[in-house]
Amino acid sequence: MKAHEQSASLAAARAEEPTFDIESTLPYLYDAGTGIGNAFKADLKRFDITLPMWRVLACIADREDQSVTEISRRAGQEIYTTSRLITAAADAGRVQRRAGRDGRTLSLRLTREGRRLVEHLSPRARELERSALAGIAPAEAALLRQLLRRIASNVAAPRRAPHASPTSSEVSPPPETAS
Amino acid sequence: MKAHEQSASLAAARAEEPTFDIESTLPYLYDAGTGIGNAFKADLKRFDITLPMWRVLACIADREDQSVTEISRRAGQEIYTTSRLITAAADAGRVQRRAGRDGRTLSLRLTREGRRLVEHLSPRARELERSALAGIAPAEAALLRQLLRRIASNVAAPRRAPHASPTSSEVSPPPETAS
DNA sequence: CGCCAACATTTGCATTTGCAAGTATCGTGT
DNA sequence: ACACGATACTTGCAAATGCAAATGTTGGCG
Repeated sequence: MKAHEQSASLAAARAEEPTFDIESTLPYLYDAGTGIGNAFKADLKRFDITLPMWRVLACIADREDQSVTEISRRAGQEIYTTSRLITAAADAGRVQRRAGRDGRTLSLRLTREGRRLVEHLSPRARELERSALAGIAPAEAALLRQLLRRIASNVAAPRRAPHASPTSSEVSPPPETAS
Repeated sequence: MKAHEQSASLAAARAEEPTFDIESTLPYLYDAGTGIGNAFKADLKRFDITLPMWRVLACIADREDQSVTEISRRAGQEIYTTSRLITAAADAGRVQRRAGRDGRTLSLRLTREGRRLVEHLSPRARELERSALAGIAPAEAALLRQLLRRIASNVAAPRRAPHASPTSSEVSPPPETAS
């Protein structure tokens, strides 16, 4: 945790055992992420839905009449995955698919049943978040969000610019419920 | 670039549009995690390996003669997934599987070829980490690690105790290289 | 208009994953 | 020594995923 950050390691170019950077951060991210996913799985399974499905439903619940592409982007999933999830959700009577204003886009919204599901699960999602953040001060959580957003934008496939937001600026607090 | 934001909440039990929790943190975690995964995928695909495979190889590289179970735990993957990945890696001549001291455990290590692969990819992993953390001060990164570890332990399936480590203690840094 | 590249969504097929059930080995109690 | 519950790993099968290639629509342009 001192100053040098990631200078070490790789001196191992000649050693037999690759040396691993003790300062490595990414694995922690992985662990935290999968941990949360696993923790939520149990709740989701009670409704026979997967985590990707939950994300899609939550996104659709957030605002009406979005398209598959929009949901895909916001749920952080490939469009074909999203397409299939939505098809499945529609077959299950949880999502209503009708034509958007553009003949090729769809306009999505939850059915009564879908809404019921989301409303049932949301408290659990919040509770999960609360327990995940136990022992973390609000200010720390805020910083965490900021750092994570920075990371996400740093690694995002650059459409135009690599990244931009200054380290300590707030942009727009994109909400959501759970992993 | 920043395309997330979502959630469903339901205090909205009465309103039409759900109310959103501005404090939501978990989705950021998801976005950062998948972003990193996607960013690394391209490099990995050049060697025809997946991210889970990379994690397994990196774990095996880290220390010799671990068992499937140990690798599984450290790579954060189910044991059957790990088993299959190791089988595949062995078939590809990258991992050597021999009997451990216990007749039922395996003792794993990389072959020369496997080591070559890991050594080739490690710099990329480090570079990815560096770019992911661009614009984040070392002290912030340290706090980030701490928070992520706290979250991971908070949500970990409790074998005995929910969590334990004091917020600011160092335990043992589970090594590895990337996401 | 008519052609065509761009866009939105879906789908076929090969691979990967998850779950549950298997096989094999060990350790302990009696 | 033997029965039996843990432990370590593997696998069959069904479902989920990734990728590339459809399919269906639109908007622009000559």
